[in-house]
Amino acid sequence: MPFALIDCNNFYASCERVFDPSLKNRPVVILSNNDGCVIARSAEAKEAGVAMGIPEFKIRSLIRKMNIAVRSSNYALYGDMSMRVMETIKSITPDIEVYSIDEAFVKIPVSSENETTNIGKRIREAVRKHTGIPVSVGIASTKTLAKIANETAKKRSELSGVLYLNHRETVHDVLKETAVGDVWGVGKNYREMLERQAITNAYQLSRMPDSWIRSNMNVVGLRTVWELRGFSCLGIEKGRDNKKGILSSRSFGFPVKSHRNIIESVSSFTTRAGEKLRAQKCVASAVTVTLVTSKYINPGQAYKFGRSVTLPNPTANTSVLVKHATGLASMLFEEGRTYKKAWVMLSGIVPESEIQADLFSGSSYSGKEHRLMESLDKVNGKYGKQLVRPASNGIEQPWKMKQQYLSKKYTTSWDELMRVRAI
DNA sequence: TCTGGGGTCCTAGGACCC
DNA sequence: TCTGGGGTCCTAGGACCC
Repeated sequence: MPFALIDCNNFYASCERVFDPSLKNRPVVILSNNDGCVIARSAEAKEAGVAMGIPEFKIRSLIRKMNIAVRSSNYALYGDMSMRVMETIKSITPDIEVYSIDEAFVKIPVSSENETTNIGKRIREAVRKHTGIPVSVGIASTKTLAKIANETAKKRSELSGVLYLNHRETVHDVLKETAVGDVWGVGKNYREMLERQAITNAYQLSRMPDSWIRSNMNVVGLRTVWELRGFSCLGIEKGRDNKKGILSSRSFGFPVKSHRNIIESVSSFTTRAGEKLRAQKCVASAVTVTLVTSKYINPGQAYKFGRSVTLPNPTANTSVLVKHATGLASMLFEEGRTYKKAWVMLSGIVPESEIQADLFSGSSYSGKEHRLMESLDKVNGKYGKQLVRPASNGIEQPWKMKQQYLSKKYTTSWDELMRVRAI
């Protein structure tokens, strides 16, 4: 049974276009949180020479010259559009793994070659019709090959967005045209290592002996190579298990030097992490706080300062988490440093139902705390994020990130629905 | 001046246990 | 004087993904 990978084309840019048709045929870029660097580009923006990941300040003149539209990232909008795309796919092929916000793997029930390609076409048309988002579909015998088929479908316009990579010779031809660094699972470091061995395309990689791959790229690399050869090693993963670590972090909107702002932001990120933790009905046993200064000012010098604490009792109580996190932040804080960012990470995550009561202190995450947190989440769910929050999070929160070019929450907020006028 | 925010898995090495 | 071997757990670090 072949795998298909459905991938939204330039997803964030496409989402912005659905609700703002003036962006059609115009180069569009989406900036990261804090409007720092480019994380998505329309096809026109790619052609105009905007590189992925480039800082916004480096392309200001290009933005003016090419009349590029700029948007801050609007995750409320993209998340909601993603859900609609996934629901549409599921209605055609229910055996689905939602791999990321803009990609899904599905299993295609066995049938003739023509029928398989047709399912791909049907998915593409349905998603376009229901959501306005263009997608490409790559189909092959393994997930890694389906990824490559998808890339090829995107590149070759004559395929109109769907490619079933089926026959052995075709697979080999496509692998020969695929740069080794474009293989799923080969990042920058492996690419450089492979190129030093004169392995430059996916076909060459697929012909390397197992033992060599095993010792140079470990078992993960070996799976990749087998998948390139057509042996499926990775299946559809449904409903991923709970997260093993929960991270909440943001860059600051301006360089932070004061102890107070550090404490406020760490307190606020911890609150957010606590919400995520409770959303998956878990408790955490450890908290790590990291304060980050600029790595560009003194290259080579330490710029991250982190510290962890193991909690006496695993908990999901925001107050307890905040107390420990801000304690760590105070220890890490040093007068005179200029901070750019802070992280709060919760780890040692276990389901609420598996907490062992502490025989001696009797102070594990109790029923009372649990009910308090539940009410808190309910109120915030109803009246807006963090309406009720620890005072230590601060009121004005001057360190908050910048989002200068934010579009509206067209699909998730009654106040920001699109207005349509008949003429 | 200005450089994202999440995650995953694997490996090596140390501590500790019997 | 001799100084094992097998196992687990934890952490740090490195690779990768979108």
